Amino acid sequence: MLSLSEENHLKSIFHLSLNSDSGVSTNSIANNLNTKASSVTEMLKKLSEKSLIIYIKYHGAQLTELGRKTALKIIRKHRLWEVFLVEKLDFKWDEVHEIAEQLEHIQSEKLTNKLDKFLNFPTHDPHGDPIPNPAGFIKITPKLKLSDLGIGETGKFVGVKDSSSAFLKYLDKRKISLGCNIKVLHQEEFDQSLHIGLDDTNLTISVKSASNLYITKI
Amino acid sequence: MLSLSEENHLKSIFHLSLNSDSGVSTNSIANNLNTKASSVTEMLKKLSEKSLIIYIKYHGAQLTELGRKTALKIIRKHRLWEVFLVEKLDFKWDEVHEIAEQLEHIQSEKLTNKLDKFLNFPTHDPHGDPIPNPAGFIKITPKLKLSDLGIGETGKFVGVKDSSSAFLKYLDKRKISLGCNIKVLHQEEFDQSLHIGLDDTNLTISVKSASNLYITKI
DNA sequence: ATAATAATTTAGGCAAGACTAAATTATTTT
DNA sequence: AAAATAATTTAGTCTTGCCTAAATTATTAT
Repeated sequence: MLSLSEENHLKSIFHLSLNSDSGVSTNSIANNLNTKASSVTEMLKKLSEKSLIIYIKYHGAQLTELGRKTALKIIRKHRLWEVFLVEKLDFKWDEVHEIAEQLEHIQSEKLTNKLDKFLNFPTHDPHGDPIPNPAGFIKITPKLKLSDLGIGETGKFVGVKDSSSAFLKYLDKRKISLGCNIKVLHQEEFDQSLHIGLDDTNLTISVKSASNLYITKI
Repeated sequence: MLSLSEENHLKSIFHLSLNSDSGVSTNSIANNLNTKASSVTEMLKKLSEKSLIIYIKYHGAQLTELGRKTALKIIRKHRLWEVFLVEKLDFKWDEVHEIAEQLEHIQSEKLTNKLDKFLNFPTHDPHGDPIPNPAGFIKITPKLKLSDLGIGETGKFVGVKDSSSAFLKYLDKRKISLGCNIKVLHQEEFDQSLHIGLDDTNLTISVKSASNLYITKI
């Protein structure tokens, strides 16, 4: 059984390795977990001992197959709990992360699977992220951003890249919610901001926001 | 904020003090938490520093008002989660304790209160124990045991004293479930075992079992 | 290619929470 | 009431997970 800290390091390595093909650096993990590099180094040695990562001194860490499955099982719990909090307890999608960070460490496969069933086997969490299956399997689909669309194209909003509370609240305010269709109408020359069509209304969003919205082309 | 260990010690002191008016002994806590007396001593000092208990060397510990409220807030969470596990996730009443032991430490008042609402403000957990209110208030009612009833008297089964999995499964097997009415028909001379009437059926249970069943007279 | 800089690891400490063994205090027995 | 026993505390260690500062290795700039 893994400690809380071990689980958090694994998760962090998983998330960070999505954005880079090579090993995950010590500093990036430290930064991600709000600890110091020296603390991370020690943990990497430990996780390596347990065959959860491949760790090469001065060259960062990579998850082994076991480590990846382990991380995904934690992420599965996190995302299921998020669905529970939003769907059943009426939390807003910007409020659930911290609580799910605690709940993801609860140990009981039976609980996780019963929760899954109770929620009707959801495929995605409230932010559009896919939920791994009980074995820790997940289908990674390459993600398209709204900013990748050309003028005149339409996409369905399926997830957020940055799920900070601030950004989620911003989306709420603009009434941009998961599942809605967005058409790119026009792009401003001077700041690249996008005019988009959403249901009957039009609005303008910055490139920064547009590159935080995952969409699938329609 | 309290550590996991601090919370567990507080809870333990609360439970143990129900059976004794004076201070709770170091050994009994150690025994209850599966640790050693010396470890408990250190923790008692710490809890005392934090004004959660009154600790007098060699004379055990007693909860302060603050300590009592704090313990009851943890117990509130424990019992609410137990209700959730049984009512919503279809766990059996003998399976929920260990999982609730983990869930009771999740920190979020908002979560606890939303859970309470989702469950429709239950007053008792699956074992018949009362659920404290958000402020950590609980009405302690003196508990009558089935073994306290006289011949011919009838009681409603409202709770268990020993909620070990073994005892709960035993009750399941006998179809003795919370809320049912039990009439004391006869008591054997040689071993004090009780013949009881339950719905249409009669059965015999030991004094030991009878003294583990809480009832209210009808 | 070497010097400067950045990243990482090592060394040495610290706090929390647990333990064992020894010392101290309480309680019980005679 | 003293002796024996039991309960509790103290002293000293250990592990985990974190830290700072110094040393080492990698990377970047010149």
